[in-house]
Amino acid sequence: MTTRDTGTEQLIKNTAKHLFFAEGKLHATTQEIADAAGVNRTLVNYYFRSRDSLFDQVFNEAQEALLITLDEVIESDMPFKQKIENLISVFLKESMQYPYRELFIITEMNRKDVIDSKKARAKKVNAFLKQIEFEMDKGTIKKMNPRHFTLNLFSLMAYPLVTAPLNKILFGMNDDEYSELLEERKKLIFETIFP
Amino acid sequence: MTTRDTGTEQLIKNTAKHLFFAEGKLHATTQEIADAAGVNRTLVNYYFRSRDSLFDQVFNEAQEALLITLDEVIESDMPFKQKIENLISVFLKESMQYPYRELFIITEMNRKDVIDSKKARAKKVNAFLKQIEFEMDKGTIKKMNPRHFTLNLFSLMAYPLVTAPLNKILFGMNDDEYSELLEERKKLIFETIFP
DNA sequence: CTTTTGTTTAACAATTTTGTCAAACTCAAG
DNA sequence: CTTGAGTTTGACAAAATTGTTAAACAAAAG
Repeated sequence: MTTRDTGTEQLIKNTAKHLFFAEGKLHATTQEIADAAGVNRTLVNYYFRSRDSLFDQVFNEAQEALLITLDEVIESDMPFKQKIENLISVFLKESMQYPYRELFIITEMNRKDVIDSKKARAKKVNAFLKQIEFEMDKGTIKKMNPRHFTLNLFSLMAYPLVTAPLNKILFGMNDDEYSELLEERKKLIFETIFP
Repeated sequence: MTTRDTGTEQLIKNTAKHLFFAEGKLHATTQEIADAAGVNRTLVNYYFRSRDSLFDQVFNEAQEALLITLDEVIESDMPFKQKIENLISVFLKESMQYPYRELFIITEMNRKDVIDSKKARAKKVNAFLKQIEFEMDKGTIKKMNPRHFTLNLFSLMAYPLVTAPLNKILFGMNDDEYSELLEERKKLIFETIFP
């Protein structure tokens, strides 16, 4: 079966990701995905066999993409401050494109009680935590549980993106105004983390 | 039609809220809700007419509950620092019970493009923002766009709760360990906000 | 040009989920 | 104890969603 590669398989998958991660349509049906992709719904079954299978694939790729991004940034051997600056830059850029990706991962995990338990992951994270502790000892950043530092960092980056629709209403801002606000945060987060 | 109040209506609604807000089962079916409540599924239709109607009601009550909580805290005339302390305490407590409530609101908004546009809301929020600016002028907190201050505050509180399942894996922590970590954040957030 | 093979489509079937209804039930009112 | 209104249940119907198949189609291979 030498595939002819019409790009349809990728198109469907990318459209699904766009609906899930960018638009936050977390329960899109196969019909909605097919419509958004401009293809016949049966092609979803032709290329992915079943809806669940497509979801699983998207879920796994989302998880992997997220982890790879984090790994690349975390494991690089830049100086600490620069590393964090890079992390903010990379993560914020990806999150602005796919604000709901983490959310999708979370809700899928809740839906089917997935447990990853990759030991390799914990090891990498621990190395990062160690590095943070080292910087705290040096006095670069305030002393605390390094997990808190990490949580703070990601909270400040991700939450305003996830809650954008609600915040726009509460703050009475339109899309452009809110985008500008988000743009400002890049510098602000860095300054909040490094007082 | 003098209702006999067997508590079933409330039971169904509360169970739905528990599934949505506490367990993050954002696409629970009426059957799943009925099972969790231990009642016949038809009662969902008897009391709420339709699934959509139940969702709408839960959505509206969730939104209202969230806004009322925020209003009560924000509009009280405590001294600023104490008000923030109270906000952290109240919001964190509610969020620990219903970590996915905001998420549910967001995804429902995305699902059906709801626009609230309550002018009254913007007014209250603006008053709060003014108060923050006033404190910045006094030097209590670092000068910045008060919206950033607000976003920071809520980010630090809410995000670690929403992403708990993922964080437990990444940090290699069990439920109890993570709960303890969250408990520590109450003080930590206050200190991060007021350097 | 014809064949072959992979792709796309539409019609259909199966499944899942939701909604309806009449009968059974429960409990307060008479 | 009977009545009656609200409540609960199970059987059934309707709708929505997903999955399957055969035929039409398109493009590369012969």
